[in-house]
Amino acid sequence: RNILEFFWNQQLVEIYNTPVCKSHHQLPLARIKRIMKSDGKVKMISADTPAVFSKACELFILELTLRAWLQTEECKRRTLQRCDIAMAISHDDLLDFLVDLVPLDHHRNYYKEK
Amino acid sequence: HARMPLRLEMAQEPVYVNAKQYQGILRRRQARAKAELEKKLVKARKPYLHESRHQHAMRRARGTGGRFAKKNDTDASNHEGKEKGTTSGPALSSQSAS
Amino acid sequence: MDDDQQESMLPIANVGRIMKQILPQTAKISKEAKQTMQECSTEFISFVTAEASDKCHKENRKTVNGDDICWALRTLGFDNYAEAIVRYLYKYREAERHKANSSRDNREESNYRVFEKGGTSQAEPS
DNA sequence: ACCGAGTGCGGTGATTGGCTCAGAA
DNA sequence: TTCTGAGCCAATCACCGCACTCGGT
Repeated sequence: RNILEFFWNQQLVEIYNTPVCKSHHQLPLARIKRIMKSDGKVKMISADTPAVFSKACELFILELTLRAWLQTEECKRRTLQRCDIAMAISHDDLLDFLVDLVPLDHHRNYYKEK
Repeated sequence: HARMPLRLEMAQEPVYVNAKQYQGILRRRQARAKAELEKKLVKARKPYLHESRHQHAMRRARGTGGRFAKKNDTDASNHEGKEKGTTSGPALSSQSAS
Repeated sequence: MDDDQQESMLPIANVGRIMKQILPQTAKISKEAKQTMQECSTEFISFVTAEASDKCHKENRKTVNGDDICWALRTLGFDNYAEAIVRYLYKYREAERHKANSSRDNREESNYRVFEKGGTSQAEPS
């Protein structure tokens, strides 16, 4: 919706205005590389790829969190929960690739760790 | 706009997904199945990740409210109990207001 | 054999910190939500990487690079990400060229360098 | 020439639990 | 209303980044 359009404009501007060297990486590049390597078909990874994924992942977390928060507000809550993320995933087909990982679980959640 | 019917793992009723991602979802599914098989990975979350860090947290000094306190050295020898608030936290009201 | 799933995911503290950045500062986040976002962001990397890797294999290339990631993002429908990342990539490569040039100059000149306080501030307006 | 995997070495921030009351229920 | 569970704090140490070598293109 328009809040998300504002989000993306904000991110574009921020990338544009951020001084070239002043990139604080929010995520460890070595861990990103390990995740990529855990796919056996991946052989070699260029040096810029983890940095690019660090930024992409950051954007992904920000956007999904924002979409989930909209669900949180809709339920008039102040705490973002797992079901908010599940709802956000089911409301946008860009997030269809997560259907296996986060089932909507409209049913009673019998799967809980302790 | 295009959507593809995807056989969901434990349901007989297919769910329709973004056609751009359909092949990728299938690829990832078999990749995860293979990884789970050869690594015997179970999807259980440990209560903590490292034993040493767990022990560290358990034996650390704590202020009021169960918070971690600064490593104020064990005041065994030095005289004068002159401190602002002893080992307790500085303020009593920590949890934010509404 | 004792490879744990959690150690091959992004650190949960980093994920939680990023999540807090777009929420109102009074907002709270459940532990389950942080764990779920940790799993989702890790899957995001694997998902996009698999698409990029597949393309590289078809083109008989061994190395996955930043452009492949951009292409994969577009192919999978993440056009907003691709646009942002292509800008980021441009800046990243430009910065690295400058870094390489300056280090080469330093070596060739073999003269004394002035140590300046703070970071490297050779920023140039775009 | 150039570029990435592998290795080793410091430096450092992610990991971590008990108490309290937001806030989920 | 009842009562669950998230934020809060900072010290250790697993791991991240970086420099280096080696082998491939």
